[in-house]
Amino acid sequence: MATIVEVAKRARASTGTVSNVIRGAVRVSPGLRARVEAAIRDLDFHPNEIARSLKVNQTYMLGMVLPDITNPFFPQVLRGAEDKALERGFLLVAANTDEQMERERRIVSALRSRRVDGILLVPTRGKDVDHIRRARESGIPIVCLDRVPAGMKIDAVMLDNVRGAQECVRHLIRTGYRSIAIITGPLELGVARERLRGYEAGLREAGIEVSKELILEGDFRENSGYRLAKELLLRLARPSAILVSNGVMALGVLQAFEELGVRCPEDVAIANFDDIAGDRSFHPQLTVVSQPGYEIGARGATLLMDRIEGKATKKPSVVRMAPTLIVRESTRARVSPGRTSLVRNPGSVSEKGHPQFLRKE
Amino acid sequence: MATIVEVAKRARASTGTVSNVIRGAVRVSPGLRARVEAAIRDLDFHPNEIARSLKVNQTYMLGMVLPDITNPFFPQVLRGAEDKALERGFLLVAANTDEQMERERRIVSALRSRRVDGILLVPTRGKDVDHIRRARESGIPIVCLDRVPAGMKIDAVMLDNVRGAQECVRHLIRTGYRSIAIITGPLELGVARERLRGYEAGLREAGIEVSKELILEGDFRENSGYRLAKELLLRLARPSAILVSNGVMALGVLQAFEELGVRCPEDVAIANFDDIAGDRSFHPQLTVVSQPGYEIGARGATLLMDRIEGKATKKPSVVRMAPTLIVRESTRARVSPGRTSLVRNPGSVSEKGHPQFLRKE
DNA sequence: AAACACTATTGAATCGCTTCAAAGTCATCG
DNA sequence: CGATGACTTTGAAGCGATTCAATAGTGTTT
Repeated sequence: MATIVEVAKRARASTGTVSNVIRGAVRVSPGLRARVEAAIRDLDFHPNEIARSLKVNQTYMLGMVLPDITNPFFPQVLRGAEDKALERGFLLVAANTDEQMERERRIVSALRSRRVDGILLVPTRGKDVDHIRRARESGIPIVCLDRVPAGMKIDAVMLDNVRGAQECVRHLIRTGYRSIAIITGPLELGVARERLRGYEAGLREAGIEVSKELILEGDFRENSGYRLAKELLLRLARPSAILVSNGVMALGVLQAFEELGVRCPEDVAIANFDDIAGDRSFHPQLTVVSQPGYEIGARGATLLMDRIEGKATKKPSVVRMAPTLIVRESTRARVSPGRTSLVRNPGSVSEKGHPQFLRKE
Repeated sequence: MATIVEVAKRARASTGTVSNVIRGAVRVSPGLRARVEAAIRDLDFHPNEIARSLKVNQTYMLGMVLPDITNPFFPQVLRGAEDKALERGFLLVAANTDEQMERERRIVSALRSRRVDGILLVPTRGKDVDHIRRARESGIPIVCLDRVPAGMKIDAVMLDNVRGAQECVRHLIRTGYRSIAIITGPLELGVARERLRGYEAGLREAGIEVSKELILEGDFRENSGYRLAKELLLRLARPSAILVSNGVMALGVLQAFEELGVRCPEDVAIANFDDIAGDRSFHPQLTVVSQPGYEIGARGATLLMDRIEGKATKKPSVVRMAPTLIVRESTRARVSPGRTSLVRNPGSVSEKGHPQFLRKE
């Protein structure tokens, strides 16, 4: 692949001039500029960004570290980040941690070696955050997405989880449900605790007392949803609704419903975080607290690049994104068992549902 | 961030020795090695991979260019590629083209500038493949995934589309369907043509003649599925089954069914490419030709890295991956309208379906 | 024509590694 | 004891850009 020296030679110019033409910062006379541009075209010259990076100490690459791109929430985050990055000339190095600390450590280390200009990180659970601390000390800006590492003051863009859960509970109560259970995520995770907090707040504001019995701790994986839902459904006193703290567990919950022949929402209602199947063919259509994945990624990338370019305030900023409650049939009102209209929530959280088509039964 | 010179100074060694310790290629006496390692630890030294890349002319980065990571097929491909890449010390630079040629060109150019060692490419449709040709001429290995650019001899890993469609049609016929329509992808795309070819072969081998009326050309997007399905369903002579050439269009097809009150599979059966919702809550559960996304990514990455390391045969190799036919309820046999068991296909293509739970109706 | 003020262009030094010829060490042997 | 040979270790050159002090070129003014 051609180098700047070859281009310079062919254009009868110096390497400095070629560089000036490429970067466009310094004025170059039209004639020379034309010669250089011709040479670049003729040689299909692509400036060696590696050499440039070494010299200017900037790579225009961002690391994107996430648990598993296969989880449908993260592609959106990635897209949001990438679109913003591309606009400003950055490329994304993406890597999956599989929620394994060791893998996260290796990846962060590799990214540091490769001198990415900054890292977008969805931290793995665990209190071992030393590699993150060290990376920051070395001067790499890091913006956390969706979660924050245990006990760390750091830039982050995340969902307003408390609000999401609270609005959801509020909707359930208004729709007529009172005995509402929650399947939480692992409570060592901030997200999980926040959602629980919102759930409790939602109950309290309606004057319903929070019962330990109705709080079951899951681990954000399908199987725990399945297991805990089964436990709930087999009780003598079944709750009338279940709030599930993420989408994957909701799948497990649905399976439990099927196996036990429990109908949703006729017997027990379901609402969950994450819009796991935002199309009309999912059955039953789930009422969900949806996260604006794209925006989270976009905001995160923007914040990160601002930091890189030094044009952001000094202290860590935590951005809380508004959740969207999407009301669908899994929390239909029980009062009139016939065809029902959506219960509209006039609160600040917007609601939108796909049009409800007639279902043949 | 510390450099190798600082490490050398602190360890009272030369830069050459430090390099030897890091790379482990040359023997270093235990004492010195220990000093160097201590210095590395103390300084939290991460060798500047950029400088190394410049010198050794290798970056250990692979480009991964795909249309849209938001399409649930691609995250799997990415994972497959990443896992293999990480094993061999490579990182992935991921970028989405949104099926826009211009964006693909920009991305490929950016990747070349950044001197990635190779590119995994899901090419955008279109006959303008000059940037790909030039990239290859410049010496960058490229492996195409899922598709191949128009009229190009190039390494590729893709689905055996003909076989997938053929096996699917065979299954439909065996289950009792005869009047089978197909909604194809854009026929300028090889994938789309191959699936059509398989469909035709499947009909012919059963002695059913191929009718132009039953072949509708879509564009792989949801709306075309919707539109074409509607057209089919409103005909006087409805087909009894529809083969949909990808998952996104299938969503549109389902919407048409709902709107027109057509039941699946009672009125018309559906089968499609891509396992868009591989869980039990999708309604109706779709019979699909599933692509091994993870394996496609993994094989692609392996092939690419073999090329990079020069340990692959010279001529372009096209790997065809076997599709998996997953039989679910959208193609249930119509013979006995009551509860039916799955029709098992003893052919070479494996079938697996999720257990069928009782559906309350 | 000389002096001056610009602007345009040049080219050597530099970024942080790797590499390899050359120099240094050390035990062994004649 | 000096020579030999087998390892170790050193340090300068070079990868391909950018940058900036120095130089060349151009036009204006006196």
